[in-house]
Amino acid sequence: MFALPQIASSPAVPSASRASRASAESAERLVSQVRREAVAETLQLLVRTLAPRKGLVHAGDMIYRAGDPFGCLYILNSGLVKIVKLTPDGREQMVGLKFRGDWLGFDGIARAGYGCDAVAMDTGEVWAVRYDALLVACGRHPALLTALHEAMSRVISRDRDTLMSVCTLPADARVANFLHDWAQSLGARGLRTDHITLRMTRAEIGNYLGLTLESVSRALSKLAREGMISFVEKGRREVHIPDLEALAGFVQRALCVERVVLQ
Amino acid sequence: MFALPQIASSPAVPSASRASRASAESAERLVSQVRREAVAETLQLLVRTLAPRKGLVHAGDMIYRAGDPFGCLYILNSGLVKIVKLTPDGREQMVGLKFRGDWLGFDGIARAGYGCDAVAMDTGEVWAVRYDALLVACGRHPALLTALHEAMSRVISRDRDTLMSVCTLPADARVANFLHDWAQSLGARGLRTDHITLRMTRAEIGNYLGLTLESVSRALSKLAREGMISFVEKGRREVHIPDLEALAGFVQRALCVERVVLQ
DNA sequence: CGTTCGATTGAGGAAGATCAATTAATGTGG
DNA sequence: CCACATTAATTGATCTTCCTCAATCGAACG
Repeated sequence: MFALPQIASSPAVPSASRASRASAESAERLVSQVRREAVAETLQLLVRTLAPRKGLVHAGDMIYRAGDPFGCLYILNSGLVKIVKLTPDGREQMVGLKFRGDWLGFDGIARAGYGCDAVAMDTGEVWAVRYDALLVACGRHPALLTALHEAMSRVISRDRDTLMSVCTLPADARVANFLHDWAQSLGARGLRTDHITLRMTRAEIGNYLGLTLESVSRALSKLAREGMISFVEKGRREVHIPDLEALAGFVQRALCVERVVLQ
Repeated sequence: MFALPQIASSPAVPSASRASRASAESAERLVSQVRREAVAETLQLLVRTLAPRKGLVHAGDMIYRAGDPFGCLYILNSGLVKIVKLTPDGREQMVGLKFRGDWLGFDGIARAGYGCDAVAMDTGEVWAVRYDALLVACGRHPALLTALHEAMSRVISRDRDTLMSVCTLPADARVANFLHDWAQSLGARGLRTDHITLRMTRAEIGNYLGLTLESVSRALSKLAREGMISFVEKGRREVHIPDLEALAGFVQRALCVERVVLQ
């Protein structure tokens, strides 16, 4: 028998709990430190236990399509993949961006078919794992089950962060936050966080963030003017970020000053 | 050895695939039919295999808080729960809404602590399951593991739908879509879809949808004027939906006419 | 019966979308 | 290799949507 301290307790006690919230933030930072090794370890674990089928993809290749019958989960060993949903009227909406170590296709488990398209944005290597085989292997290797659950959990956390960004941030900050998340994702994988190669057009970024391509362009120009980012010469898709913390500060400032939405 | 037909195929072939997309829509409808029994069955399965600790909650009770150490997953047997994230500056942002049969706390698995608050919005019964005990039980009962994975998968799908709604729909349609989703969730649980008791203020709805309370109020008034919904007398929190399909149509129309965002 | 909280509705203003023109980069055929 | 076509990005000028501010109304509560 175990205790359930939170359940059936008295109604919200905001004053007492505010202080403890700050720890959640620092814990979050810790997680991304831990993951730096975890990503590689999980990939190794997969190789050892499942010998996944490896496939090479190029920009524009579809890894799976919405409506395809579900059978496999995919793990990105390298490259960049966007997750795209088709609106009923045929328009596209990007709903996710995947990096090395990320899993793809979780949305197919419950519906027995994928809910989105997964499109490669760059040359990369994708590993395919049959879901039924994975479950069998999880029985033998508990660490594999842990890795699977953590991957799903991380998707859920990340999606919520994205939703919050879209709901609360003004255009400038939304773009800044997008760049910051991207850089942080690179950092969590042991890569440099001061340089991003955007493998997408302004229109695609805007689509992801719920903005027009002009708004994205203006936001990027403003961020460049303020020195938060700079473009490496010849081509505006290579972004240099001199100070990641400063970029995070830009996002925070927008939160405090702008958009109140509740109350 | 198995085939990977999608991988390393030629770049996107939009024209050929458009037709097959429609089937994804009808499949989606099928899923919600199936779930009508699935929700109850899964709950029974949990009772049989784990004897979860049951707790009663009232409106305002916290089931867990952001930052609390992760230990349990929670399953909602009845009632209504909102998932709330705290912004770094102390403001709240609602990022999810949970109904009977929904699981809570998945975001805690990867971070070892919950990332959000879960707050009851109504009297209800919440079952708590220790995550470690659940994993052990999953070893004995494969159906339990399936149920767990489907629950996580559904959260991922649903979150993406929410993101898409926020990114693509204008205020009116966003509110209409919110009501439609709610009614559909009720339908998937065998309840009537023509009546919703909103257990939240306009401010809370607006917070969830990225709108102000005034915009929500205006949208509801407009929907009522156009006959898409009506308020049952005395109190504007009981919404009657005469025709759910018509409401879906309202959302679709907004998609086609309005906001292009990409291209 | 007055107070409080939530909802509605209107008027003005600001953020961002739309439209349009220009510039920059990439690709193509001669 | 260069003129030309094509696509992406930038920037400016309007216009629309939705936010903000404010007043009013209704319902619930003590």
